[in-house]
Amino acid sequence: MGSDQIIDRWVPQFRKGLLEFIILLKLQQGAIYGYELAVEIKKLTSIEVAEGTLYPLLNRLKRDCLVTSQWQTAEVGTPRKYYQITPLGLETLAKMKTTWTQTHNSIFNMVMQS
Amino acid sequence: MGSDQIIDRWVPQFRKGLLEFIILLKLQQGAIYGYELAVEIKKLTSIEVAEGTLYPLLNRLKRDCLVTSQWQTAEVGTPRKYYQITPLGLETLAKMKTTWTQTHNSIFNMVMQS
DNA sequence: CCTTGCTACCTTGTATTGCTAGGTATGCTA
DNA sequence: TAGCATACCTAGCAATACAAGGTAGCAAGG
Repeated sequence: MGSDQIIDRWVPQFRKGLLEFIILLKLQQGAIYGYELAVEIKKLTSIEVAEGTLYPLLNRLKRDCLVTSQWQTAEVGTPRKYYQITPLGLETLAKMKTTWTQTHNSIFNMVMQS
Repeated sequence: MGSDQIIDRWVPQFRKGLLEFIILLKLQQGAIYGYELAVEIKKLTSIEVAEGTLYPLLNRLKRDCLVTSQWQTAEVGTPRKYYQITPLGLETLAKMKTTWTQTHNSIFNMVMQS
């Protein structure tokens, strides 16, 4: 097996957990609906989020009260469900930022030593 | 549920995949045995790797030919299984570094905007 | 001598979760 | 009116982190 196949299997694992972090970061900048979120994440991070990943994840965040959502209907177009970050979500996001920064620094040091 | 509990559940998810990366980074610096690897990872990154996580993961890396291993017995002490990184492992590690760097940059930009 | 604790390896079973593959529905455009 | 894009959702599969438990060697203290 070549390293490309190995990487293809590794990348989704690498993203696990990271996705929650990225979604909360994006939500911090304002309310957004699911489909647009996937497009934005792809644009910002080159990460393609499958819808089968995104919607269950958003529901998990909602279950844990990190986000809220409500339907928004317009005269034209299909209804959209907009998500907002909650105070608990902001608090959690702050801790994630700390964890992320610490882990990055550790790994960065290891990368530099090589 | 408080944000601390949420973080406690998030951190293991966040580490997924990252662990493989960290192990390969460490192996790049020289051969090492499992138990010492866990101690080193904790020292370097504050990540406590359970043995039930580490040994299956090392076997996965071996199955995929990213590392090799051999037993080393001494006159005293229990035998140790030393792991070395392979050329394929080094190749894979290089690609992981690229992915890591790109993802970090994207996230860093999002963190900065907030 | 024998219990405790540390080193050092391993396996089984459970819970979580990303993703594939499918479904529903609306509206625009050729 | 057919095709495509938008927009939401779910069921089931596969991968995997971890808790819990097991084996074994060795050192120190009672």
